[in-house]
Amino acid sequence: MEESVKISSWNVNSIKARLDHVKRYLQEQEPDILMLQELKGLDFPYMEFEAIGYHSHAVTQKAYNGVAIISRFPINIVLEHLPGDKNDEQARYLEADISGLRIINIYLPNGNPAPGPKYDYKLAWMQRLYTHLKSLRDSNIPFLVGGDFNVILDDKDCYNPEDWEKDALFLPQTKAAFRSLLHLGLYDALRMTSQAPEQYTFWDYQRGSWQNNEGLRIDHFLLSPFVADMMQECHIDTTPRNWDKPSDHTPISLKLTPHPPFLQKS
DNA sequence: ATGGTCGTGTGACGA
Repeated sequence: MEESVKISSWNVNSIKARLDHVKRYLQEQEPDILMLQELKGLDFPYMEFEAIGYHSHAVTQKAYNGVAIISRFPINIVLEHLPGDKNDEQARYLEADISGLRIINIYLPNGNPAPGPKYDYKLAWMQRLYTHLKSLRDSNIPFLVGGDFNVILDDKDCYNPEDWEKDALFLPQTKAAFRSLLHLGLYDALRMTSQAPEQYTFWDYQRGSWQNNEGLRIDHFLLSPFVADMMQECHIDTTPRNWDKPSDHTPISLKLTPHPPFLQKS
């Protein structure tokens, strides 16, 4: 029996509205580390997760954004904001050392409508992310970035590419900025195991998108080379999108083989 | 072409 550490990421579209979903997911799927996005409120229910054996840490703001890490291992916080803009108050970034591995949880700006100030903010945020990840790479720190990237990489990652041509998630500049992250030597975890189309992580609440499987692949894991070599598998779990009152996103998960001194379960 | 759905916090706004 091979030991492994399971890491999942899920945009829950409000932790208050989805607390029971998150607890059910922890019970049924037993991730060791769960990264959450779009908490949508100041409060975070730390005690709820402590009661079932998880550490947790959240970066929140009123009404919008918000990210958290829930973990079986202790969480050592490294950063609560993406470097590069001291005036950026938005709760979109959390970086931590967990059992020796650098874990980065992001909620990358949506950027619509494009062009406009929201799209400028998205592109600037991606440039800041590039600069920061490059510094980690150049310091030889193994890391994993997970979360809602709000980037559709390829035609096969959306149901009707022509409809998305002018969208901030699919514009050439957006894809180029994402690919520049890959050019740092990072791996798109899902694409290490499958090239299949329609591996969606998001379905809009409107127009019966879920029923018609009109989704998007916008939640991703990027792995530095050392972590990529630890990866056993990566998949998208669509079952929570079918639960009552679901989030519009569903979790993506991967399994890593612990590699001393990283991710030892003791 | 338009409207269609959620969540926050209670009026728009973001997605």
